[in-house]
Order: sequence, then C-alpha cells, then structure tokens
Amino acid sequence: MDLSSHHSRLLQQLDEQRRRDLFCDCHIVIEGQTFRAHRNVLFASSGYFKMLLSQSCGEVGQPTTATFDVFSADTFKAILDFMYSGKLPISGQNVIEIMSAASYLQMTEVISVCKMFIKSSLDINEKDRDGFFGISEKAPGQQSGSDCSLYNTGWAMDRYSSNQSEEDIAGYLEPTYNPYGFCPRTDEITPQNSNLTAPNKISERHNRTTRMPSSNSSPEENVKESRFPGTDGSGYHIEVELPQGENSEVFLNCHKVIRQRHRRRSSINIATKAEEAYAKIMGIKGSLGEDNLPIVHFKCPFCTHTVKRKADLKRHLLCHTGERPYPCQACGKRFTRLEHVRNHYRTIHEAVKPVCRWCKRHVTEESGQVVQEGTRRFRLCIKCVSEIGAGNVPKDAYDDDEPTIVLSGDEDKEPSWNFQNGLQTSDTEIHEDVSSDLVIHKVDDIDEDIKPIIC
DNA sequence: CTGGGGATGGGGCCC
DNA sequence: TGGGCCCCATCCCCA
Repeated sequence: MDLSSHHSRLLQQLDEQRRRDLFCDCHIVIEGQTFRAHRNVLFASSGYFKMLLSQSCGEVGQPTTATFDVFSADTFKAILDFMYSGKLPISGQNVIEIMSAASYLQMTEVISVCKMFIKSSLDINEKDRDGFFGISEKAPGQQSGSDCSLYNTGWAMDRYSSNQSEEDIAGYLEPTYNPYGFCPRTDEITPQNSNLTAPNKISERHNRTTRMPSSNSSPEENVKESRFPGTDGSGYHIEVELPQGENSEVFLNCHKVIRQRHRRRSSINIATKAEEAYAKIMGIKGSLGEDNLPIVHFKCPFCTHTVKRKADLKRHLLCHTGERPYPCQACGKRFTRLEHVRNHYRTIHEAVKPVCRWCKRHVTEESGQVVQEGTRRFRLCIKCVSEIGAGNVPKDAYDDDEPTIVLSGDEDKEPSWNFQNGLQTSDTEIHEDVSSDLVIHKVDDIDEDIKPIIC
C-alpha cells in the first residue's frame, strides 16, 4: 500500500480548509488584512508561532489573534502559502523581505531557501555556463509569465531525482531580476551620451533596508528600441528598458540580449564582444582597460553597488543576507567578518589599547592595570585606580601576566574566557587565533539538506 | 542639543 | 579565492 502521497494530500486538504475558512482557529492581522489559519500548521511551521501558541494553548475554543506590523501582508501571504503548500514564491524583489519575515517567525527552512536563492544568484561561473544565457528560458514545469521562481523545500522533491546536484538544480533557479552582471564604470558615462545617473553608492551603515531597483515611470515609457550591427554584419533588434537612474539595469538588460545573441554567433570572448556592443549602444568611452580588455564589474543583485571582484561581491552580500557567521565567544555578539570579531575581541575583551580609560593617557605594562567589568576589559593607570578606590585588586585568573581588578561585576553574566572549551558542534568551523585565546566558530546556518526545487 | 570618541560596518586592495 | 590590513563612514553613548 503506497502512502507516499498521503502527506501531500493531507496538506492539500488543510490548505483547502484554510481557503474555505474551515476549522481555522488562528487569525493573523497584517496591514488590516486578516489571514486565517490552523494553529497546528502555524505551530509546526514556525518557531515564533510555536512559542506564541504554547503560551495561549489554554484558551481552547477561542481563535487566537496575532497582529504583525514588521512585514507586509504580501510577504506573510507568501509565507502562509508556503506553510500550506511547501512552495515558496521567491523573486529578487521579495527574497530579502521574505527572509526577514522568516527570520522573525523563526522559520529556518524558509531562511535556508532564501539563502540558497541568493547563493545561487552568486554562482557566477554556474551562470556563465548555463543559467546566465537562459534568462528567458523557463524551467521545466514553470508557468509561463510567472514573475518569480517557486522554491519547494520538500514536498515536490519527487519531481526531480534525489541525486540531482545543487548545481544542477541551481541552473533552473533564475530570479526575474538578474542577480548580477557586468556594469560600466560610472565615471565613464558622459552626460551627453546618456541621461542616466550614476548608481548611488551604498554608504549607509546600520541601515539594513534593502534598496531594490525601481522605476518611477511605466515600463511602456521606458522601452526604447535600439538597432545595432551584429558581428556578422546583419542588424538585429533589441528592446531595452531605460528606467531613469538605473543605468546598471539598462546594462543588465542589454547584456541579456547581447550575450544571447553572441552565444549563437560565437562562444569565444563573449564578454568582450558584449562589452564592446554595449559601449556602442550606450556611447561609453574608454570602457576598455589598459590591456585593451574590458573592465568588468560585478553588480549586487539587491542594490546598485558594483565591485570588481567576485569575492568582494560575496562579502558584500552578507550585508543583505544578514548572515553573521562569526560570533564572539566572550559576549555572543555576532559579526560578518572574522577580522571584525577579532578586532572586537581585542578591543572589548582583551584591552589591547594601552590607554587609560579614565584619563585617556598612555599606559605601559608598569603604569597600568587591566580591569575587568563583566565581560569587558580595559586599562586604567595606577593613579586612576587609586583615585577610583578599588581597594581589592583581584588578579585575573585568566591572565597571569597582568594584574586585573573588577570594578563592577555583572553577576548575571558569567564571563566566559575559556574559549578553548567552548561548545563545538558539527556544523561549526573553528578558526584559532594564535595571538590570543580566542577561538572563533564560524557557524554555517544553512541547512545543506534543503535543496530548493522548481515546481 | 551638541560635539567627541569609541565601536562597528563595509569597501578597496594586497598577499 | 580567502584572509587580512587599511581606511573611512556611520552609529551610539556620554559628558
């Protein structure tokens, strides 16, 4: 007796019940819109709802109502649909918002799929091999006209063989917004040949809002037609969107067409030819480097930032994904880079600065002392120590070389200096800094077992 | 409210 | 390609 499809049928039934508002015992209100769902499904799908519903489980018979204002109704609708179908409609426009909401709702599976989406966008070599040229091509089974890729985290796995590699699958994962591409040097666009403005430099710190490409005018207004000679002398026709202020978008669209055309004509030096062709279209001067090779930039799929190296783009992507793989083992604060957590540790927990925190004067090993305050450490000169009146100066148990005092201990927080004995799980990668006792665990949040599948 | 300084984040680039 | 260094912008706290 084959029951393999039972779980999918069960889910379909639940979804149908939800749509018909049958047995729904949870109401989620977002932006004035009420979503009805089953608490069992919410409980099973979201750590947030698990916690929420656990606390309200005694109120049997009364529908539980939750209101959110941290994400949009559309985003929650996508997530709710995912809960009931296992299918996640991700596009370049919504992936960050969905990932943010999933993070809030503690849905690690969705987060992993979003990361996979972004990751697949990053794999430039893979794109160059097959995906990049297949931008307009639909994945098998993908509906025509669909605006976004549908990721399936499990229930549709049987549509593809289980031994299909991630790379194979990634070949189908093409977001509608081209995740990267070549971008002209903005300082080489002359005012007379382009009414486009340079991409905004992303400089704001701490503002994690993702800026997505946008156009103030309608697509119809933005469509222009260009005709330029092909390499074989024949003219060919392309349509290019020209939204104001989005020259990188223009370039991407040009490149889509150019690369597709060139792919048919020649597989040699495609990028160079595309660059030249684009320069012809846009009137860009000096787009070739000193070695007569085109200057190639990598464009961030989620903002207007471009970098020269793929590695820099990968690093930059962390600020969009919110990944912080490097936790400080002393205070738990997480960082995007190993060097940042190292600097943080040295500054905050190691008191490397030879400056008295009170009088700001330079101190030496002889004229200063290391002071511990909770998990923080800093230095005080002997004079300030005596003025503060810290009578008891306990020797720091973890530093045999320097005397240490405790001004005010955080009783609730136990300083954890025994980094070597820190928890190590199978999914952590350990970086040991020989200059100190710090052991940094690089945590890989991505569940490698989850493979996104187009359905 | 404002200015200063520390902490942090992020880009460029070298190795 | 990743690690690391340097530099700079921004945030945040505090006086």
